Amino acid sequence: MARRPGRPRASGDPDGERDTRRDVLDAAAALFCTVGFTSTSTRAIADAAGVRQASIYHHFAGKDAILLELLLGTVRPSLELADALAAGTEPAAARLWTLVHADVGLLCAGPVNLGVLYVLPEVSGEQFAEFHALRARLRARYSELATAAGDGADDRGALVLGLVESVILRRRDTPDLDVAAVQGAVADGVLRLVGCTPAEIALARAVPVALAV
Amino acid sequence: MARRPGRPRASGDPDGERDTRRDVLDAAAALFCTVGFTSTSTRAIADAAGVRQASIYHHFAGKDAILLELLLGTVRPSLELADALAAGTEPAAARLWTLVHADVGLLCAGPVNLGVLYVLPEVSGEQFAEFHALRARLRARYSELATAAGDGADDRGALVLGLVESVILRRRDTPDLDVAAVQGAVADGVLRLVGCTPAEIALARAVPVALAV
DNA sequence: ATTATCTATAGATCTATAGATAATGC
DNA sequence: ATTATCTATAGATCTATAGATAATGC
Repeated sequence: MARRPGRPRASGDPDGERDTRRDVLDAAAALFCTVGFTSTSTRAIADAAGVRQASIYHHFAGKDAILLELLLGTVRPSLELADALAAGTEPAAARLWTLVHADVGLLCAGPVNLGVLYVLPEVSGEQFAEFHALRARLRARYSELATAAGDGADDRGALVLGLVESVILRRRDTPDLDVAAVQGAVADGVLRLVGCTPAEIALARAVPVALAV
Repeated sequence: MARRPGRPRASGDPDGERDTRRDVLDAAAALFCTVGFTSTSTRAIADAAGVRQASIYHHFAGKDAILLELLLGTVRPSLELADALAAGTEPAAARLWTLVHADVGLLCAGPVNLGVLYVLPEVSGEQFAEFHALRARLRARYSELATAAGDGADDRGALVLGLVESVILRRRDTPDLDVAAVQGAVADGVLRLVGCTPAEIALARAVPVALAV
C-alpha cells in the first residue's frame, strides 16, 4: 500500500512493496546453487534481484553474510524436526522413518535445490561456524535415532544421514524427481540400512508419528 | 638424469626432472578440492606447483582443461572396475559388495579427497560433457548390479550410488576416517539397502570375487 | 531526520597473450 | 631448431566504499 521510506528502485517497484533483503536472498540462493558461490558476483545477484550492485551492502555485510543466512535457513527446519522427533515417544523406527521422510521432503521442496549449498567447498570456512554447529547437532540426532531404531550393531548414523543427503546430488542430476516416491524409497531404505526387517518397516510406516513443530 | 630441453624453472629443479604437467594437476587437485574451482586462481595453482602463472598455459588451455583431466582421472578407474564386475560370473550380491568396497577405497585413497570434484557446482557445465557421459555409465552399472543383487523391488541403483558417494562428504567432515572400517560398513550397508538378509550378506562377503583390471 | 536506494569509482584482483630467454637437439 | 620456461602486461573483471539523491516520518 503505502510506500516505505527510501529512494525507489531504478528498476521499478511502483508500490514500494518489494522486500529487497528477501529478493537478494532468493536471487543469491538460485545462483549459488547453480553456478556456485565464488562464481556468483554481487553484480549478478543484484541484477537478478532487481537492484544496483551497491544496494546489497545496505542489507548484508557481504557475500559471506548472504550465504550464512541461507545456510542457517535450510538447516534450522531440519534440526527442529529432528529435535522434536528425538523427544517423541513412538517406536524409534517409526520416528526415524518420519524424520527421513520429512527431511527428504524439505530437500526436494522449493524451486531451488538449496541442499546444494551444504556441499559448496567455500562453506568449509570458519565464517560459517554457526552453520557447522547446527549441522553437528543434526548429525547427532540422526545417530541417536539410527541407533535406537537399528539392530544394535555399530553406529550407522553417518550412513543414514549420507543416504538422506544423497537426495541433494540426485535432485541436481534429475531435477524432476517424483518427490513422494523418493521420500518413501529413502525412508524405507534407511530402515533397511539400520537393520530393520521388512515386517518392522511395514510397522514403522503404519505408526502415526506426531510432527509437533 | 639428463636435463630436458626448455628453460629451467626460476623456482629451481636442479636436475630438470619435474613433470610440470603432473605438478600442475596435483596442485590444482588439492586446491580445487579444498577451496573450490572458481576460488582457485591460476596463480595459486602455479605457486603451489612451483612455476610461474603463465607457464600453466603451455600445458593446458585453461582452468577448465585442468579440471576436466582431473575429473576423468577419477571416474575412469571406478568405471573400469564396475565394467569388469558387471561382466563377472560370481553371485550378484558378492560382485556388488566387491564393487562398493573397492569404490569406497578409491574415494578414500590418496592424500586429496578427489571425490569432492564431482560435487563442485561448476562441473555442471557443458565443458565437462565427457565426464558426465562416463558418470552416466557408472550409474547404469550400479543400477544393474543393485537390481541383480536385490530383492527384486524397484530400482535402487540411485540409492546405492548415493550411499557410496556419501563417503565423499563424510571424508570432508572427518578427514581421518578408518578406511577399512568404512569400506566394510558401506559395502554391508549397500547390501542391506538392496534387501539382502544378514545371511546373504555374510555369504556375499565370503565369496572371493576376481578383480580383473 | 531517517531510510533505502542510486551513481561513480578506487584498488585489487584474475585470465590469457605477446614476446624474451635459457636450456637441449641436430 | 625446438622446447619450456620466464617477464610483462592488457583488458576484464569484481568487491566495497564514498557520497548524492529521492522517498517517508515527525
